[in-house]
Amino acid sequence: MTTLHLKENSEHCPAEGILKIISGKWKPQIFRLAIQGPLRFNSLLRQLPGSSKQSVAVALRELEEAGLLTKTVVKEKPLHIEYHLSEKGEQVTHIFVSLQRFIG
Amino acid sequence: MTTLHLKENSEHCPAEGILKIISGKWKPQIFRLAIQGPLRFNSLLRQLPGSSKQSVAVALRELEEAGLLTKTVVKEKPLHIEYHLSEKGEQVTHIFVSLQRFIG
DNA sequence: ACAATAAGTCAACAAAAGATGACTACTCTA
DNA sequence: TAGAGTAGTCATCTTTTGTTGACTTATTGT
Repeated sequence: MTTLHLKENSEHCPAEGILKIISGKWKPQIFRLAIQGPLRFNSLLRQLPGSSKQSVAVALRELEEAGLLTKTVVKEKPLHIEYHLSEKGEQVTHIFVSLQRFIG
Repeated sequence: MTTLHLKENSEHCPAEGILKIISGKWKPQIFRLAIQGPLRFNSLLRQLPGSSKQSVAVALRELEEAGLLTKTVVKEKPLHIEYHLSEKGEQVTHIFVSLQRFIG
């Protein structure tokens, strides 16, 4: 999969880049679950019936690269990885609430 | 059969619907141009190099069905059709500005 | 030692989204 | 009355996105 990068070129349409980052089959649900608490890969897969490792992995990677999720290795037992909403990521969820209020 | 045993996680995600409506290859640009004034089909095609009649037509139809654009027949010469941002549509553009300010 | 869990990657296939070019139907101008 | 402009539709092709199932590497529980 290609990595997402905001093109400086499309200065004339700022919404394009961010919309590309937050759209995708599973990303809205990932945000919703991330609000409730830290995400873990296999658990997330089980919470998204019909999804695939591939697309969940790609979604998590893209959201992390965009700075909306942070990935941390938790050195407890069992050793595992957690994805948390970053500050930016929380802003996005607030905007989702606005969208819902005005439009939905 | 489909009724029982729905997805564990179908606490329906409100952002999902609206995100589906506003995402697509040309929709962000269509919003940007709609802010500047009423849209017309052929003119829009010329303003979106690389786009196709098909996808522009589909985008306009979906945005209209979602109540973000209004379609009006202008009975002047030449007889033509105009797409305007609705109140909802304007709210969406404001949210794009927020996205850009917080995230971009 | 062995199986299970955690977090993935990869190649192949399928489904969805978008592009292309032909065609329709109506209006307007010369 | 012919040609250009308006706003599309439709079938077909290509590109992008997502799914499937096999495989990997390290950690943990019995």
